[in-house]
Amino acid sequence: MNKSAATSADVADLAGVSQSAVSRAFSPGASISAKTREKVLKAADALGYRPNALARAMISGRSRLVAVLVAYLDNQFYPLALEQLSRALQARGYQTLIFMTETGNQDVVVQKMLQYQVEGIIMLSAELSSSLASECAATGTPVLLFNRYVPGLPASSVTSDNLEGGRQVAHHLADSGHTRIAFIAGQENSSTSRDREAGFCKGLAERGMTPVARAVGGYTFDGAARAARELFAKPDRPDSVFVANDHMAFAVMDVLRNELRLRIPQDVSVVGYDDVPEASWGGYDLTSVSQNLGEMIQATIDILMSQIDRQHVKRKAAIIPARLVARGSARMPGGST
Amino acid sequence: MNKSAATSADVADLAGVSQSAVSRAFSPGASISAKTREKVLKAADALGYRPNALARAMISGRSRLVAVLVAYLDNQFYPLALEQLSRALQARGYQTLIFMTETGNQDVVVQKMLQYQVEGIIMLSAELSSSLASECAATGTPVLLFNRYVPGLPASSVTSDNLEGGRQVAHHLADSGHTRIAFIAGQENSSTSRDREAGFCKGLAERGMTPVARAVGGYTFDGAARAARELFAKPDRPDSVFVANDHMAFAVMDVLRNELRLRIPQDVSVVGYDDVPEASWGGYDLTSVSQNLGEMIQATIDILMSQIDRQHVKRKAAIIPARLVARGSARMPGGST
DNA sequence: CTGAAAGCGCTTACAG
DNA sequence: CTGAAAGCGCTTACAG
Repeated sequence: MNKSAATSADVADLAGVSQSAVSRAFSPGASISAKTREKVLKAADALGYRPNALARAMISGRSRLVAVLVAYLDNQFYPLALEQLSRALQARGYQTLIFMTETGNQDVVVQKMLQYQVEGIIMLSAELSSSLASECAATGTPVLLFNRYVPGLPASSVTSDNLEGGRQVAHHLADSGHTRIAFIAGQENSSTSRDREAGFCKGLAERGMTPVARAVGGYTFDGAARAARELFAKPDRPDSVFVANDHMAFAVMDVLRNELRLRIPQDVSVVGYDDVPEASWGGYDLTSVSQNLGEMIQATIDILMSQIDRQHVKRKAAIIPARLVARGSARMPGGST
Repeated sequence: MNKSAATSADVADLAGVSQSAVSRAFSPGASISAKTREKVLKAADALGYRPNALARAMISGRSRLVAVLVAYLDNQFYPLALEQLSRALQARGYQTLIFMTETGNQDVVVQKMLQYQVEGIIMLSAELSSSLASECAATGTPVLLFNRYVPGLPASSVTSDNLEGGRQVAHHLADSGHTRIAFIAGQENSSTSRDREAGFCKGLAERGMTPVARAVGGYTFDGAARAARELFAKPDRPDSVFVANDHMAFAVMDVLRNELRLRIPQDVSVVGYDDVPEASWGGYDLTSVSQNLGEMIQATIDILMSQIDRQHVKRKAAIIPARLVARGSARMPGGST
């Protein structure tokens, strides 16, 4: 669509060399003399030549494109992941093709990805059906689930240690004298919610306790608000709650403070998960579990690149350590607050 | 990189037609009989054929790719814009190639975009130098500045009516009995900050007032916190402040409430701009100016598509109405709060 | 090191 | 409506 962008043939003409020579001048490591390269570069500069990445992709069979499939970006964890993912990919010479999905059109979207010959697919806050996973596998395109895990699928995954994170939350709350501890789940079918809950229950069991109540927030702001009302608008309310992610925890805190007039943490302690930037803002000061985004990104890139380079063909699952960050929204062990 | 993906020639062989016929079967509107199309589709299905979008882009000269250049995603306004932009583009048959920039490497990044033959470029939270703008113009690639405006450049732009938005804030504060009104700027060289301030000063002037103080936050959380300390940690402090965007306003509120122990809005009124989701959260309940993201996206797509289709070659600047959303962080006109 | 040639997988005039 | 052929702009064996 360029008005008439210069091609390698144009450059070759001006430089008085073959078209192959021009190509070599732009391929690091190609066998070309310094003299020839210089001539080419000068001519290219004069013409404003830019190699056509699409043509290169076609002939070399390597698009240098990675697709990121995103369902939503309103939970701040995902934009930050996308930003860092994209930067890391760029640094490795790959470009990021972003696809937004909504329940229903996933199939169409994955077809588009494959049509663009992407070399890998990263699923961010998005589901992956098993049929799509095997379709990608059939084309040899590696798929990686970020912050999600699905046992049976031919897809790699990177998650934080949700089991251990949930366990730490349980200990934090139990050791601070809470006796009526509740849980608010995210999406019931997501591995993060299930694992965080499982670890949480395990941790409580280690203190001889069990959750006194449970509700489902579905990882949405409104869903979490409803769950909070369900759990706290009755006489024998919990004295603390672990919410499966920060995004929901903010909604829960809003309901507790502004609708139910409960004080945090004096009346109710709240703990979230993700440690998104807002968690440390003064308006919430939310105790949370930090996912170590940097390491998750690093693991993602490492796994994907090795799969693209065919060093690992098998799927791989990385689990990154998580750690609790204690703030003011939950009473502390040993403390009087 | 596919193990050996079926090509149109493979499908042609199986279907017993020419390769051109296969191509036609996948081009809406191409002249092909229903019978032939059916044969082709059946064969394609059997082979798991998927047209190669890169090859199509090469030969047709239309990549169906739009680049979005992003500087940062920590101000929630931008991820939401990116999400909606990407969905709108997808709906129009375009894919989004995302590029992260940081001051310095912008040149490299734009070169990459052009190499991928993108049909248009959208700048999100990113600067555009005039040399890059004219380079894009030279290739005939339309550039659109989202939420930014640079007079001299050969680039379209979509912004909210920042002048009018700032003016409304001035009236809101002046009419609520505030007498010492301050302003915290974003980046001094950004049109959004300048226009919001200009409108703000105009609105105050219409009430016979001028700002009593001014500081610069640079659109960052920490910068805004510093600006707040600068403005409010002295005896004769302002009784209200307009902060050039919500992201900074949250930091300002944190400093006012948690460091300086001032009550909002009783001691100080705070107003932001953007009306990001967090503004309506209970922890801040921030009075803000809503940018009408939906209309901004719509205008962006309309302008870009018409430029891509060569209906408009000239740059175009859309200004979308903005409106103040009054919440609890600022005392209201006529009210006792 | 260098050039001529083949070919990546398509679309699209051009004839029929 | 249909097919043979040209060509998009590159990379990469293959000879020299």
